[in-house]
Amino acid sequence: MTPDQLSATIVAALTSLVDAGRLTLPDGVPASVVVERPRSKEHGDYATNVALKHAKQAATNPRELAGLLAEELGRAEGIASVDVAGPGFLNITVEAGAQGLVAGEIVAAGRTYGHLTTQAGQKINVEFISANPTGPLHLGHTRWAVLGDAIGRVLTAAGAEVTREFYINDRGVQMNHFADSIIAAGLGQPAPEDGYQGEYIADLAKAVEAASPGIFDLPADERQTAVRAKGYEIQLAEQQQQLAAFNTHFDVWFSELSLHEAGESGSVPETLQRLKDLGHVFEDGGALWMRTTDFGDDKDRVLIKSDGELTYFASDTAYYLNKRSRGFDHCIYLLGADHHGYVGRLRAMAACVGDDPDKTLDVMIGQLVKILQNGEELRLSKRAGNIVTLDELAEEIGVDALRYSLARYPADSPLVLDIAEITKASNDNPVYYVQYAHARTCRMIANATDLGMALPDAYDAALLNHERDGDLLRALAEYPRVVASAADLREPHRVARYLEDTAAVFNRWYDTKECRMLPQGDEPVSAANLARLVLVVATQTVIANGLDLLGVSAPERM
RNA sequence: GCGGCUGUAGCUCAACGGAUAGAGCAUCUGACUACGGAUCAGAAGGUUCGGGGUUCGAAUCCCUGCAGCCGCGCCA
Repeated sequence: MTPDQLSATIVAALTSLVDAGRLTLPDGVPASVVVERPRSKEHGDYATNVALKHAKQAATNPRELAGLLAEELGRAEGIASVDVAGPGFLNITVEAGAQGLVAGEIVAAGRTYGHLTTQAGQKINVEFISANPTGPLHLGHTRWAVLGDAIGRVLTAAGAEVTREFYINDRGVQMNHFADSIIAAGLGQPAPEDGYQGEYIADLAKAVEAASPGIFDLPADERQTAVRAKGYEIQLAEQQQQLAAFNTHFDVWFSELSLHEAGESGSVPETLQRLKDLGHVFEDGGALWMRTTDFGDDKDRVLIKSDGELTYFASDTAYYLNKRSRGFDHCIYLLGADHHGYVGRLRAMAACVGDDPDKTLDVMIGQLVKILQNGEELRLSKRAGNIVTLDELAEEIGVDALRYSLARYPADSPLVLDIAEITKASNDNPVYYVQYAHARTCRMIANATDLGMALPDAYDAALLNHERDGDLLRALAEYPRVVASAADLREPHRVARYLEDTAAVFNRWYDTKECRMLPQGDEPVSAANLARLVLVVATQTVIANGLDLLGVSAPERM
């Protein structure tokens, strides 16, 4: 019995009480009720607070309603006992046979266990990282790479149609600074003011020269254009390669420049015209403004500067309209805390073009990560030229460990990671704890195969009747709800925490003498052994599926 | 000054408004004739920053004070 099945059973009990005239619910019978897996064993297999929630509208007191419901529920199939506890909780114990069926359901679903429809019909755009193509990705980008990717995976599992998108800021003065910096390095001159520094610029200069020999000898104006194009091409390719190596996938690499090309839907000129038509722009001081203060922004924003140049915000607005014209109901943005000042204008902008930002926009502000090495914070400073790149970090820590270490915390918690701590290949590190549990299931299944045990078509679910069997079954049954809440709240860390808990429950089960999956010595294979094989395969399935949502591998051996 | 986020065990952090606030690390004590010990059992560790409020019930929601990080350009 899964929590959702139990919720349905409780709703049915409520309905029959209402039908029998023994209960009055003026607001109607709820579609589902809260069923939780209690921390304490004394509170049964599952607990619900329905009576506490609905006593008021039923014009009775919680304990009385709970008693009524307990009596009705006690007759339902699969339920062993129901107790009223505390202020009016219902503590429910499920029959082993009903509980044990979950293992078979999970094995039958396999890779699709945890694939839901809670977000079905939603077309969602997830934009993250969106770094300037003027340097390598670095530690400042890693948290967004991990979270954006995991949010995309979780939403997909929940049934949404997801596009992960990287917005390339390939337009603007920084591209010229970038080109000038490469040229200076190529000519052996000091970096220009406002330019980029660091070893990677010198490396880029060499790469540009190698790809286009003689490029630095071109006339100055031609040279800037050529170097900009070639440097951009090389740098973007490097970012793409970095992300691929980091197991982070993008469906669309969207060029800002393309928004300025004629004919593109949601182009900048078209957007400006639309804003004018809607009456949300005005001129002042030779500049063109959007009146975002009409929609809660703290000041109006410039679209075209008095020198005729477009602002970044103008592109952003067009980009948003472009996404909407591509059919996205929902646009998720992952931004660093240093960009939170941007939220107000993004929301106001969406409202200006006639959208309800509460429905179409979801701006997630993530706190910055501090990384400690030997007790000191790793700092990045482009000016000083010391950049800790994403690939260096992944190499030092390991892709799985780095991804997992970032994925197990919510985005809005400030975070301190100690490299010494997360590179330890021991149980100090939750990623290895979870992966080890998976490897253990693989080993057990291989041993079973060696003994001639095969996954049975049918098994006796009631044989999974040990307390530890029940603990494990209930943990596994919870997985779909964890995926649903992770998707709904955009909090993939819930999956990681769940996996740690489930791995612990599994290890405890494994350590229980009465729950051996393999026969001992010369004993024949029993029906209980086979039922436990189903349970182990179910565990393997859940851990593998969960790790996949985080973009972390599930190794068969370690 | 205004705004956003945060404040929970010595450290790093969890906890759909639910019952006795939980993990890991660090500290201490146990379990290897083993389904792979990268494991398990146990001990110790708390005024959830302070003060009010809302209700059956608050770490969580509201008000307020304090502390930390970040932001407040016709920059990108």
